[in-house]
Amino acid sequence: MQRILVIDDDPSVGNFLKRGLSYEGYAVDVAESGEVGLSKAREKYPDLVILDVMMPGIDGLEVLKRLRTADEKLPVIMLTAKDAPEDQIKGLNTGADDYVSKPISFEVLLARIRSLLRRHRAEAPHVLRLADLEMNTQAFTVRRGPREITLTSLEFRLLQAFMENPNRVMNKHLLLDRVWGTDFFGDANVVEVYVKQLRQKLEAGGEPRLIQTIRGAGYVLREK
Amino acid sequence: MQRILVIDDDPSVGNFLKRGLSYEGYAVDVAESGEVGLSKAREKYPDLVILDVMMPGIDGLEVLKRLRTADEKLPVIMLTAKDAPEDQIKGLNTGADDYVSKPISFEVLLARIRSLLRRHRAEAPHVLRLADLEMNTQAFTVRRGPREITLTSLEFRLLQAFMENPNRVMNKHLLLDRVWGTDFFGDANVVEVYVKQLRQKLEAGGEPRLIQTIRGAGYVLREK
DNA sequence: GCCTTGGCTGAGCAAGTGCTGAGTGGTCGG
DNA sequence: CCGACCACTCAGCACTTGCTCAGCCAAGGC
Repeated sequence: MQRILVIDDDPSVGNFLKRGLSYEGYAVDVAESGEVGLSKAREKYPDLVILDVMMPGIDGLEVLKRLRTADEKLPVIMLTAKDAPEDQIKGLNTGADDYVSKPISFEVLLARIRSLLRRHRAEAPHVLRLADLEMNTQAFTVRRGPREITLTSLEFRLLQAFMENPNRVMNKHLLLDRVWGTDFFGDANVVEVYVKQLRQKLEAGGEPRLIQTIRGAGYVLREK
Repeated sequence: MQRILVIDDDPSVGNFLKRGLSYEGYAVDVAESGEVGLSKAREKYPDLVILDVMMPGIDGLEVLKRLRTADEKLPVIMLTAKDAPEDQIKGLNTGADDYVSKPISFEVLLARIRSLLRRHRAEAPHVLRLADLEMNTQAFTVRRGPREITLTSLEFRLLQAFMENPNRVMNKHLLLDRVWGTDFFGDANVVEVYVKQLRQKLEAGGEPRLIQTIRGAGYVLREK
């Protein structure tokens, strides 16, 4: 599931977008200020950000600049006031990927979102590797050394989350969020169960463990 | 400036990529055979290699294998002929990070290059170091010289507090606050207990003490 | 050299955390 | 309609971890 972060100080815009985009199958987080937006971006790893230019506190352009220092390719759509061509130009120069002017046409916004996400996906490499483990996210194949491994789609997504963040501890709630989506309200025990299954499959040939448990912190994908 | 090495026996491909990538701000070297490619890789330390699969002499797969023995993390993009899925699969098994099939779409190639370079940079871990002690706060690993050390998450946080404030005396209450949090109401003796455990693990190989006691004041992390 | 005080240590306990096997309900293809 | 498979739940177990405590040791003042 793709994750979108909406940063807008106007709650009605936030709610409107959250409802509409959730309906379209995206996981949506809303932040009502630049500060909160930046911290949510750091926690949630959104695939795309929708950002209002005009906000009290840190304004949209500043937020954009800071988002970009963290991840220069993160797709960002700016929301601009109706008659503000200056803002638009400034925003684009600062590095926004696209802009949509208020009042928002949901259809237009949705089209821009799809196009940006498609472009961004095309840039992502198809092949993720760590040690002798290799996964091809296009062909949906996984192999450990010479051994082909078949995973269910959930196992695959879980492994992908790990492979996209090698050497980085991920706690269970982050994984729940990334793999199961925000609308999952069950126990974090599912993560344990699936990690167990993944390990079983990844180590079926007697290979060393790649998904390590860090008690009290989460799991890491790393050698040894 | 990032350096890219193109290895392709077809001069027109080489020139095309050299012009295009130079324009994008990369430093580009071109080699027209596997042999030359390998020696240029040794001289120039490229940040990324673009490698044709089909070449006379040493072929792309062999070049890839040798590149990887020198630097297993070096990002490599393979160029494959249009209808050669077998080559692709073989190439990926040998350890290419991604592949782009000919005829080359420059936009796609550029996108993949950026993405791989970003990933490569992102993998550079967040590391704290003092003397021969090294901790990676993302991967949750600690090493003293060549020796791997396993810490519990509390021990880890305590060491992190020290590593973030080297050469600074920290009293027990400050440590309690930083590591245990403000909602801890027990005895400051816990700090002593944990410092003891940390020392035990950090000095298990006979290394000199790094966490020093300052009677009446607290502890410092420093050499000697 | 003795006493006080602060720090060190080993043992022990209770709660928490993660692992696991079994089981349930739902979905999909044959 | 049945069987296979998948996502998920649950409860019990094993082990780790965080913490306490009591006694001991060492440093520094007198």
